[in-house]
Amino acid sequence: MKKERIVRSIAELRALIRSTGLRSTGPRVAVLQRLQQAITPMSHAEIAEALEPAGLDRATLYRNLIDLTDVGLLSRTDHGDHVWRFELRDQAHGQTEQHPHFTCIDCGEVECLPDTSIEVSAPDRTPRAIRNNHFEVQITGLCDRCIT
Amino acid sequence: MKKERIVRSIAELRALIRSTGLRSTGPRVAVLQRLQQAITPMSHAEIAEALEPAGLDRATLYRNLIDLTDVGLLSRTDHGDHVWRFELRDQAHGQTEQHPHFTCIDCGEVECLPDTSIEVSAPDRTPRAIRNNHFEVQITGLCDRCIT
DNA sequence: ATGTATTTGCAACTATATTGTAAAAAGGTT
DNA sequence: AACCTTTTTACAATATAGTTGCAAATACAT
Repeated sequence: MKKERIVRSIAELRALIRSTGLRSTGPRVAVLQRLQQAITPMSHAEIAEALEPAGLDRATLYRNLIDLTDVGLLSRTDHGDHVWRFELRDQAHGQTEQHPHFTCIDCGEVECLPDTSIEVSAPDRTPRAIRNNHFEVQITGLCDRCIT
Repeated sequence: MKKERIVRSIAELRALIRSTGLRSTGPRVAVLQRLQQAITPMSHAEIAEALEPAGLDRATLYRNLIDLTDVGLLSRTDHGDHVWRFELRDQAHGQTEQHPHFTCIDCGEVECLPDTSIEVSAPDRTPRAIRNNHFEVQITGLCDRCIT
């Protein structure tokens, strides 16, 4: 279950963006570059702060996060705390790499869980998406640090 | 795993509210009354619309949903689509009745899953909350109707 | 019935997210 | 390289969701 971190060069990121039909622009490369260093999904605010030096527009960032999500480079999820978080979809595995996330309802910290940790049984009436393994799992609770 | 729907009279709801230390008011009874008819968690907007005839204030509704959640009568969750949803906690079982929810990423419909359908294994490094069974599970995907 | 603390209803406000648009940039074509 | 068309940016304006302040109204204990 070991996962290798793929770090792409700027040229590779540009090619990746173009391969989706989108144009390769500074803000888009910056977003992908930042997200490929992230160890957990990042919120719009976190990404904006990280790219502060680049001084890029909030609305542009929103639009890019959505565009990159639409073409499948990112995934956008809400982990139960009402914050959108974006994550680079790992192209290395040829497709979406699913793994459950654990989000602390107190401090908001997100933790990626090994995808072996959840077993979803699919009785008769569960949605087909579950039986077909097309779903995402979010778990919320108090993290070890907040549990006190 | 069959769950009986408990329908409380207005007097019972008033007593229930008072038992938490909160005062029994019109808006609060209305909220509980509406939620005990709900078959899935409801958003603030949905509840507001349902109680439209009562003409109650948006801010009051927000405050009441939070207050009722704080005292444990409701649970407030985000099912992955960035909408807060509120659900009556079933007092019949003496405590929180946990069950996973499935939310359609397309139409937003929420479905309650039997709590047998998810098995979360807890290897060494998973958060303690998971090992202690104090967590909520949200699953997102396309519902049968939106899967086309 | 009365008095005090809670709650309501209204308005103002904050934060988050989206949309309009002129100007700038991307990238294909010549 | 210069040109052209479409996409994208950056700024502002706008929407949407949720919160806060406060005077008046209400709940409920005495």
